[in-house]
Amino acid sequence: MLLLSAARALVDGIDAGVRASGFTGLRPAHGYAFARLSGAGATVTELAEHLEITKQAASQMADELVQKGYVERRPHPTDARARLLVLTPQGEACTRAADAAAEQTLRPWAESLTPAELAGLRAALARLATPGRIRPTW
Amino acid sequence: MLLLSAARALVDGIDAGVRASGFTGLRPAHGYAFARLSGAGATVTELAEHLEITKQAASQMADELVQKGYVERRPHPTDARARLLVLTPQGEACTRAADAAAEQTLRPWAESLTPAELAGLRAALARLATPGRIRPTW
DNA sequence: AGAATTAGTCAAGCTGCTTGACCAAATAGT
DNA sequence: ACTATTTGGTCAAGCAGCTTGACTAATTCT
Repeated sequence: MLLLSAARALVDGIDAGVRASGFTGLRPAHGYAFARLSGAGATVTELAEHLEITKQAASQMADELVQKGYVERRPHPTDARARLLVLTPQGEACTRAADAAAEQTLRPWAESLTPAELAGLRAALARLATPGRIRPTW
Repeated sequence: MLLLSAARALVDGIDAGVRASGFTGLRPAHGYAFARLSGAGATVTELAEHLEITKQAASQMADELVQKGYVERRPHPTDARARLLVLTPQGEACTRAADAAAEQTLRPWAESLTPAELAGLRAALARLATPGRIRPTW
């Protein structure tokens, strides 16, 4: 229960921080999309797999993010069917704001632990966590 | 990120365990309703506040749980407007199954820590967690 | 007693997701 | 090389879970 509540607090903190930085019209779910698109970008299909939703839903979300100026559709360099989704500068700024908000939310918590405790906790969480499956989806 | 992933793993574990115990037609969100109803029960309004949804949505969820045999509507002992939602024996069995599944999911994790580490972790999570706000909702 | 509040439901509507059908590009099978 | 299958993406329709809005009945306030 504590674990779930803490996760909720983190999400709320990130969401509030992003909103406070002036990025509007974003739901927490978008953060998981940003995480996948950040860097080299991804296709709609890859995004769908990452979010564990259908291609249609992922495409729809991409439309929304494009329309809001966070994402850009580019032709795929090697596959003429596919289109590469890439973060715009605004999208990247938003991910930086989200990272900062997460860091800020966790700061008082991290400070209350010794580095050794923190490392142990991190390792313990890593053991329980299923890699990739980040979004709670319920 | 690890925190979110671990929370997801826990929810998945509980959901799978409950399903494996033969309780069908339940979504993880129902677990949070059960947690509130367990014990003395609650009114629709109290359930709505706990889940942070509207009374209408809570009432609808209650209908669904009644229809599936997990919850019962009783007249409220002191307020003739209100109706008390109470878990049926099947509903209580389900919460026990959920508790067991949670315990089982966390077992390998708890075993890898010393009791002192576990206590420290619990305290740290409690400091970050916002009381009551359990459901991530995104 | 009358006014305002509170518990709950009915109805309609929206949003984010799903399934199903389809086209165009790429890959595999001979 | 040329068909056959697979793969990336979109269009369309539908569904589930939630919302806002309007209302009734019981309760509480003054």
